[in-house]
Amino acid sequence: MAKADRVTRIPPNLSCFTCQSRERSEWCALRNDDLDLLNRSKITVNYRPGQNVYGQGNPCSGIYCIEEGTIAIRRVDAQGNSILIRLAHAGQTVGYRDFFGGEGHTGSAEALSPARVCHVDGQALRQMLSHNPALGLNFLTHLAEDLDNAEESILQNSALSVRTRLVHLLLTLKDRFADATDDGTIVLSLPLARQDLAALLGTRPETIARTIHALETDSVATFSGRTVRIPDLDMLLNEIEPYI
Amino acid sequence: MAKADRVTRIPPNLSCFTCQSRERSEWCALRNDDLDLLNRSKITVNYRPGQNVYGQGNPCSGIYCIEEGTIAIRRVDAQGNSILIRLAHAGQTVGYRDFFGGEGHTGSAEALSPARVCHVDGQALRQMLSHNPALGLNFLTHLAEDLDNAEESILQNSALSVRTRLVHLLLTLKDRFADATDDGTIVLSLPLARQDLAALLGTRPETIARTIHALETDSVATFSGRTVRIPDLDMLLNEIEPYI
DNA sequence: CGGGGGTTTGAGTCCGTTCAAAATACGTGG
DNA sequence: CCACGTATTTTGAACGGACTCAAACCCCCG
Repeated sequence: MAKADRVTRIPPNLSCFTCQSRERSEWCALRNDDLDLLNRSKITVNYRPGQNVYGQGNPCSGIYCIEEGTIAIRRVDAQGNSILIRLAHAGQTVGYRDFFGGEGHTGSAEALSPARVCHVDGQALRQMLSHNPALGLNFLTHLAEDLDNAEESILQNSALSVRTRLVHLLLTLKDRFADATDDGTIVLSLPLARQDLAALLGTRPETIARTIHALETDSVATFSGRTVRIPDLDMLLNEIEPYI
Repeated sequence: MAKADRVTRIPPNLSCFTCQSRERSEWCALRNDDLDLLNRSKITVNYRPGQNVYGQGNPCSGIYCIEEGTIAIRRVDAQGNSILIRLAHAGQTVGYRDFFGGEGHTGSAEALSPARVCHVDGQALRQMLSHNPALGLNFLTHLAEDLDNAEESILQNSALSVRTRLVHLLLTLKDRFADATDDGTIVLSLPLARQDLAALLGTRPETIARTIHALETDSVATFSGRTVRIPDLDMLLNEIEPYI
């Protein structure tokens, strides 16, 4: 069925040895044999926007390195409420939490932009972990950061308004999606639909629309499609000034 | 100053070798030399209810094993909003997330009941981790669970009412704090004040009081002080039936 | 040109918050 | 053991932010 036309398998010519992201990722702990094992036990796949890298509830067969693109990790509850847990970008790894949790994927991973993702086989990963403590420690560090972020979200969601949280989010997204700026204006080209912004803040699309409208009224930011224009960064910063 | 009367240091007669909790904790990966190192590099301290095991922002000098009692992990933001991230019980370890994150303690740990806690020195821990991959993997598993729980909380906080979340919480607490029950009634003796219940759900004490009142009106549960009586478990389960 | 999903807008409602005051529980010292 | 001062909890009233439901709108794509 559809697997063949849903994704594009890449011949294994892309080597972990020369991967630009490796030195900045968990895998920097690997040398020689382990690196070779990593290289042999990975499969690289191309995804188009909207395609799923894995689905919630699926068994977890390994972890995924993002070589290019942006991936959204979503989580759906029993009533169908969906939130966007986090965004992951080139050089980052996803699915490792589920791998270590050992209960299958607790969320789904969807490509938001065209993406190239390497799947690392769980068996091989286990082997590397078993005799390379530094690799495990690297994952521990990442997991600790993720947990920190998750707790920060819990705190923000219960204490801050949607408007404040949206401004926070824009500030975060700025670091990754800001385009070159000729005048002082900052321009963001986001891979996110309104629904995604809503899911990221744990609110509804209608509320996002209203909040965006309010920000535009106050000339804090203007939205057109997935492009956000921030004429004056200071105004944005003033929004959250009491909350730093 | 007060340190001496705030806590009670225990002579090192309590051995990790004979610790009841060890086999059910991360430390089950340790053998011989490592176990001996653990035993030598720990300090055991008694805490009274309300005392802090560590404070938010403090440098992280190691991790803490709870030998007895219940510990609350709290987190405060810039405006002073405080939430209770999680409860930790005998046999569990706290502070390891902060240890691996490497930026000091992201929250505070407070004894809710009389507690005995072993502090494991970070230097020794690093040593054990460096040559015992299984220990790191055990921490990874725990961290993965914590992250799963945190994300579950995010989802629940944005989708479920306070009443539903409180019922959820009671059901969770039941597993640990249910007393023996002569008739069908379930009795919980919680170490939690109303404020703690509120902080645990990310809401206000007033809202908790009102919600409790509503539950009592509907004969789902009765609260008196820190004791909760659940006359009919099915009624409690019916509350969350649509949300399983 | 006609779907169709996503987005926006409107109106109304509800849940939870805020602020304030009263009531209760708690610990301490006399 | 009781009285007192303090902290916590409860109750009330009013407000407000976000949600729901519904309709209109828009834009993209076929």
